Amino acid sequence: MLKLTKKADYGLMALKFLAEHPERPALSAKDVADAYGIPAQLLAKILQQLTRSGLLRSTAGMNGGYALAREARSISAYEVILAIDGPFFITSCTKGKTGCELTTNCTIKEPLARVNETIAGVLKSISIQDLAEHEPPAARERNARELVALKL
Amino acid sequence: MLKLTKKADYGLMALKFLAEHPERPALSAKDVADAYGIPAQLLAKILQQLTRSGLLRSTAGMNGGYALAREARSISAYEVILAIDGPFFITSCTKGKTGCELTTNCTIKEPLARVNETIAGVLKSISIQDLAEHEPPAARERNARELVALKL
DNA sequence: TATTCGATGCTCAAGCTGACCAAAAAAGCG
DNA sequence: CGCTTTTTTGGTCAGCTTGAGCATCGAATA
Repeated sequence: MLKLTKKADYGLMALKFLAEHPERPALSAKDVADAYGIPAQLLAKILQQLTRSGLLRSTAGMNGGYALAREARSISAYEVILAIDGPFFITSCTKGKTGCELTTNCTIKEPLARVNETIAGVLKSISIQDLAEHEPPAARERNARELVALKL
Repeated sequence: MLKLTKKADYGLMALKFLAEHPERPALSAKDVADAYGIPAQLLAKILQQLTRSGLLRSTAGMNGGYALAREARSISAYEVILAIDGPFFITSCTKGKTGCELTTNCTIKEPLARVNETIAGVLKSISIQDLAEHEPPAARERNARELVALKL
């Protein structure tokens, strides 16, 4: 449980792949799919979604494909997951502003909401560039600082 | 996405409820279900699972029911979720020791695995007692320390 | 013995995954 | 200039896994 969907996984892989090949002006969905052995049709749809969200820039036609719309350093894993799977919440009943309509005290939400913020904070502190590099020491320190700053 | 199941939610609610009523020797599944308005049959199954995992102690027969097997302070949210939903992993392909069989470099797993550890650490640092108390300031500090100790 | 409660198995619905197909767009070539 | 190729875009649909919920049987105590 608590795992993110395959779509989000594929999306992160694709962005990582794009970040690793900055020399290419654009990579097609098929290129990425072949590189990782993931279903091409599904990946195409994911990339479209990321394009609509403004994370990617698409070029149709020959030698077209997808490219990062921004710097790899400035795109966080949080944005990617958010664009693909929508807003996530730890608690299953945190929908909109209505909150939990369970009768009396659903007080477990309050501590879990803080867990939710923590996860979001961690994901925000991880950039696509961090994924492209292996074992990024800079990211570690940044994450630790970020977490403390969250005042969890 | 990334939300824990209703079962885990219900389980946490039930344990919280039990922790809030230490004067009662045992509370039936129906009592808890009525208190929160959750399906009784489903909750019963969850409580049975928690009993098998050793988190609860059950008493059959009249005036029977469930009680915490240990102190509320010593039961973490992590244990509850683990008992109900099994081991969770952020990455969808982290199954067993085989790891990711996707062709070449599935290097996004490594940073995400660290996120996974962080989440587990946060959940481990939250006890049932913390859920029962509202706005626990002690838990906050403990969490922050725990996170830094994780060396994320 | 009878009531209360826990344990087990089963069915239904929903979301996710993955694939197929057709259409539009843009670049290259004759 | 028009045709072809490559690639994005959009829609639809079947298969499957998983979770949610229900009904029934079994066990223990008064």
